[in-house]
Amino acid sequence: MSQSDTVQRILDAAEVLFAQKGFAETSLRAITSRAGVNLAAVNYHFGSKEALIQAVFERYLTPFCQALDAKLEELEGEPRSGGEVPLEKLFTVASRLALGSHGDEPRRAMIFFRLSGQAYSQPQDHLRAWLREHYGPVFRRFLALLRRAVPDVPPMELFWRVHFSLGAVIFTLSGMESLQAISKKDFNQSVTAAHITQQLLPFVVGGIQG
Amino acid sequence: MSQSDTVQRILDAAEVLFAQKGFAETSLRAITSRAGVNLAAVNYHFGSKEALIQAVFERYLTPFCQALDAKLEELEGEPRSGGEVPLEKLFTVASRLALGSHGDEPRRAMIFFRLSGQAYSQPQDHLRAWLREHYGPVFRRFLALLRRAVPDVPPMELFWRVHFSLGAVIFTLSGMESLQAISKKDFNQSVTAAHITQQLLPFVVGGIQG
DNA sequence: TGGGGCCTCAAACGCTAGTTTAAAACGTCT
DNA sequence: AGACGTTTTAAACTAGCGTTTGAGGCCCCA
Repeated sequence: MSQSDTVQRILDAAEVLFAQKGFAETSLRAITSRAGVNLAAVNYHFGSKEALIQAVFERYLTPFCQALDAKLEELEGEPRSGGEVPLEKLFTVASRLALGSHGDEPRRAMIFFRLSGQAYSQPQDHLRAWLREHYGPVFRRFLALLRRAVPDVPPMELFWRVHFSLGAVIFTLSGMESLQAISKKDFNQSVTAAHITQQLLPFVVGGIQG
Repeated sequence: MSQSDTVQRILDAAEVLFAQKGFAETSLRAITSRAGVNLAAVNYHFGSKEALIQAVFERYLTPFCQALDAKLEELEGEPRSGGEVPLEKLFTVASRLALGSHGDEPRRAMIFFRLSGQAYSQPQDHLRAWLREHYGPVFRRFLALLRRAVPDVPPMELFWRVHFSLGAVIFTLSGMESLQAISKKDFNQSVTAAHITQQLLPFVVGGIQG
């Protein structure tokens, strides 16, 4: 086992288990057992369970936010006939990066959306505060572009609509397993993350424009 | 203390604490302590913590769903020029019942939305399954009326859009405390549940119609 | 070869959780 | 008043949690 392969194995196991069962309901013993490492390894390498949770988010979010930031900068730089970056473009860019920026299958994206949903429904906001602190700037940059894309929507209303959209996205994707079952039963059609995004996009765009 | 006043006191305390801190993070000791009853009372009256959680939902949902069902039946019965019950009407009815059917302040509604958010983000679906089993019929009745209100939206797309809307509602209202703080800071304007609903309605109606 | 960092390991610690127990208190009948 | 079913009580129990410990293994460099 190479130097701190252990760290990656723990992160892999934690990612899946947290998504499956939640933070509080997933024990370090379950994680280390799945990872095939010793129980004490978590506290040795990460310091605490809380720090492990943050590390899981960090491993996913940092590349994504860097990619998004770069892409937004690129969009801002482009000279554009007709003024600002259109609304659809902003969301397609973000969703494409979220689904495919990691090379591997979008299964990881689904896992991560489940994690996000749990991060946001988690009552104590240590995690939310940490996320805001670390990844707030990219979010604000995105929001600024959004504001310029729909200048006729009052800021206050835009603020709310963005949160409604966020809710629709996270809630839906974090509950995808149950929804898959229902959808299969009612419409005899299985569902992929890409498929949902396709349905989601017009809903969000329409909702934001009002 | 009259016969099983205890039960109500436990339910009151559990409702608030579950909403504040989540199911897993709220101990029976915290609940019974707040309720001013003995620890063993929960297991005596409800059998288990899981059963207590269900009882909390039951106390809120049963009156609400009965009221909604009655109201929907009334709407179905009304002769109506121009065909079906309009979309806005359906949502205003539902939201008014959710916010005000309990006589007391809409604070309880907010509490309950937080609970719903946690029920849906909870990974194991014991609770979701139980909710579906007990309150599925009303939901399906609502959905049927919805389908007739927007006959031009394909059922598959409507299915997804309803879930998107549900996500927007639950996610937003369950995270209201944090959102209140942000909103107050950015717009110097405090927020009520009624206010959010007012913003939510056009978003949902627009999103569903596409 | 032997010492020193980095890592792993089994075991234990302290704590809190949900649940159970058995005795005590209560209220309601005859 | 006394007996009986219901409810409350304090205390204990079992189980699992996150974390800590100290001994041991590993590898690289002197």
